Amino acid sequence: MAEKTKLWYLENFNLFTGMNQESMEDMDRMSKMRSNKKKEIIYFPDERSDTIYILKEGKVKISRIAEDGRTMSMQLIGPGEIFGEGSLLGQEKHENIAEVVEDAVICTISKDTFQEMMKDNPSLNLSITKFIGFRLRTIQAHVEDLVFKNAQERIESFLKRYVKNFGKQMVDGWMVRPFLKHQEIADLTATARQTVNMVLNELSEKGTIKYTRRFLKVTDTIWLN
Amino acid sequence: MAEKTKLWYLENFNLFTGMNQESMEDMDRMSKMRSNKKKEIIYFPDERSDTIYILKEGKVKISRIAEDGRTMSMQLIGPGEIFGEGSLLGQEKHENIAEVVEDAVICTISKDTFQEMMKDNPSLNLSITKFIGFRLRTIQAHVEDLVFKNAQERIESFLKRYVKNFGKQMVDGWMVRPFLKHQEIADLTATARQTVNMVLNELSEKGTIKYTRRFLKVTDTIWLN
DNA sequence: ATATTTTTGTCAGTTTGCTGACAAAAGGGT
DNA sequence: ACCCTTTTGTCAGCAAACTGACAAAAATAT
Repeated sequence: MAEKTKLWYLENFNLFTGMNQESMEDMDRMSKMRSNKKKEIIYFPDERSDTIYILKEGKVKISRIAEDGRTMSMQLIGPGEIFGEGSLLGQEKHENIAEVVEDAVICTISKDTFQEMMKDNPSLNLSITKFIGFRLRTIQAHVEDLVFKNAQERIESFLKRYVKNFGKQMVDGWMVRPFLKHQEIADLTATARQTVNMVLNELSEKGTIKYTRRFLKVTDTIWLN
Repeated sequence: MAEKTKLWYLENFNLFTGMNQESMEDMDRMSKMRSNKKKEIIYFPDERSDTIYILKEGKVKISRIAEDGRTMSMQLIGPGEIFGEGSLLGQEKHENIAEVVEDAVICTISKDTFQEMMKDNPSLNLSITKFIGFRLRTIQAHVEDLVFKNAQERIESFLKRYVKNFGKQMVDGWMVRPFLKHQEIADLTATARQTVNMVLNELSEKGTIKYTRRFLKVTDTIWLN
């Protein structure tokens, strides 16, 4: 069991700001905490979609696999985000795979319970509505990138988002630990792994970034903005 | 003013099934009806997003334009669908262009009014929630097509959806009127107009479809399924 | 510690479909 | 009806980036 309690997470994530203490404790009582290791699958396509997942720590990728085995990832979920939100939106079965990219702590709560809490908590309802809007805008932006940007541009955009979303600002740039495998970046940007490798090396040779498998550091903050 | 009253549309579209008569009349009173000609713009990017649009007749495409003038369309909205739903989801400005593809009749209602109606009508709330879910799934499927299907496959998939969504089954196949310009199909499938033309001609030579600018007819219903 | 597996780095050939171009057909305006 | 504009049909050349391959480095398993 993680060191931090469920209640700690509920109280410290923005989605739940504004909920009264009693509702917070209700949700605490009705939810479960689980840990998953890298590579573990949270849900597969065609499984019943009746649970809301709140990611506390780690990262989860949401992907689809074609019949010939090719993979594409639509989202990289980070701490504080929910996933499996299709169940709130009338979807009875999952269409995607949710897979752990970095050891995760996840709070789960049944869809029905969550919907009751949304009904009883206008601020939660508003938070979730905005979150769904954010999700819709994110995937629309993904479509735009796929259509208008070439492979290099997509990879660079992804790297910028990755370090800003998951990293920290340091004296000499931005740092994020850990980094991702090249194939994972390729799946998230609809490119080939070799292209990812090429872009990383070019940026590295230009001094824009520094990277190993364990970290990505962006030293050129002008490139970042 | 269109022949059919606003109330007729409200009563005959699935999104509003289950609303009581009083609420239906409230919505009728608080909404406005407008007609737009082909090519007219309903909203531009960066405009305030404070209205819900209910398409009664015609078709509307939702698009983005890159800085170099390239266009891509994310959705083709048909009768009975709402658009501009971002305003319900916390989005204050539009990010897309909504443009009329086929002369349209549109019912507009302010976001705030619509949200009040949703609050007072659980069945409307549920309908809209499911509609948003449908919208999210539709755009996820679009991403999947962009990544996994080649240009020809995307065009063929689009044609199948187009005729099924907007056409009618006849004795000798399916018929939809009117058809679309090749550039419009190209924008909706992220392909070049010349490729659309090539695919249409191949299908036509094989006897799978018959088309002019005014209609698309699918004679090979095996291809359609 | 060693062996095996996975990931990264590099490269050349191939493929998809875009791009640019032009002519013919169709549609719209006067 | 005529003229102009837009759309469709066709084609060849070009380019982006994928694919397949192999070796080296790193991670994992025993």
